[in-house]
Amino acid sequence: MDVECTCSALRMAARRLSQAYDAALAPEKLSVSQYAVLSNLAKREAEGPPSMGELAERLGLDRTTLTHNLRPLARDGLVALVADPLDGRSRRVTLTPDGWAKRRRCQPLWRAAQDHFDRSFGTEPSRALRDSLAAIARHAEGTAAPVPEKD
Amino acid sequence: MDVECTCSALRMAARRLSQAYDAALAPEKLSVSQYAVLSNLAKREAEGPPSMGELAERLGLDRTTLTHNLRPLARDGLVALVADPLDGRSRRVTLTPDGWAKRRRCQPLWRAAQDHFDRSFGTEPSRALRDSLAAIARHAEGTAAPVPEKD
DNA sequence: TCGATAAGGGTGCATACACACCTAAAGGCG
DNA sequence: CGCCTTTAGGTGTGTATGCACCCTTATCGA
Repeated sequence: MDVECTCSALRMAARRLSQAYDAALAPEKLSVSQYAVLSNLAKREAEGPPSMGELAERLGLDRTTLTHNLRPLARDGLVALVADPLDGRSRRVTLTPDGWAKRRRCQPLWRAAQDHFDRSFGTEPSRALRDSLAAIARHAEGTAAPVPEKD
Repeated sequence: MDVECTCSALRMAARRLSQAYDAALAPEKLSVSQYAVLSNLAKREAEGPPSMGELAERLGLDRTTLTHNLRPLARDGLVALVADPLDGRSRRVTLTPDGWAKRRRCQPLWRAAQDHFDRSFGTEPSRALRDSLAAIARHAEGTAAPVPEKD
């Protein structure tokens, strides 16, 4: 694996690790991607239900990707989209009771996967890695589009 | 971005960085994922055309994912699948002349993206990151499936 | 030689992801 | 108030990804 492309290395690692986490969450038939949505909504419940745009921002997802990703979750009754009474354009995303229950059941499964990774990779290196990855996600934010430059 | 899930952090970083690399490759209408395929085939040409399974292994991809991913490349005439004369089951993947040309045109675009990343993240940290990611990809290899355990 | 098993691949399906483009509602201004 | 611009989202399309399941060809033992 003499991958010299950082992006490809990142994608490869993400694929592999996703498979491990997905396997851990398999008993609840939830993907790590879906777990991330439920978990984010749960952890930041105190701030009130986020709009689509806010949630997409938090998850580092394209706004339209979130629209697509929420479809199976809404179909299964884990999340619900409610119209904002103050802004007819905005739709706020909430966890349903089933969504809360699912998240509670999945958390130990996720924890097991995370612990398993930390044990083999090292807890401290793992934390450092997350920091690096967060920095990349934050920094590459505007890198893709070199500013439209209208006129 | 207080992501505590290593897998989600990895996926998020991969999404963002992919957007940056994709933007760099946009003039040639090639994704970084597709570039990785062409580049891998080109760099290891001396070993002779790999079978589907071998190439999937190299790329850290599921075998069936590679089947799907090769479709647009084959459609556009960048790669070709040739039957193995010694094994009727095996199909070997080769770069076509167009594939070679495309790879040559894309290389400087990829290089620019990689250099841009290295400048902001640091060349040495970048190399260390690739090593860590390669280790994760290699190690998480069998983690997902805990061995079938037949009977 | 033949039948069972293993190995190499492909298909169908569902989710994940983002871009181009569209719609509708909100805000601002004459 | 009516018009224009901005803003929040959705849709359609195409690639990316992997699992369950299927087919075909090798391989090997009786």
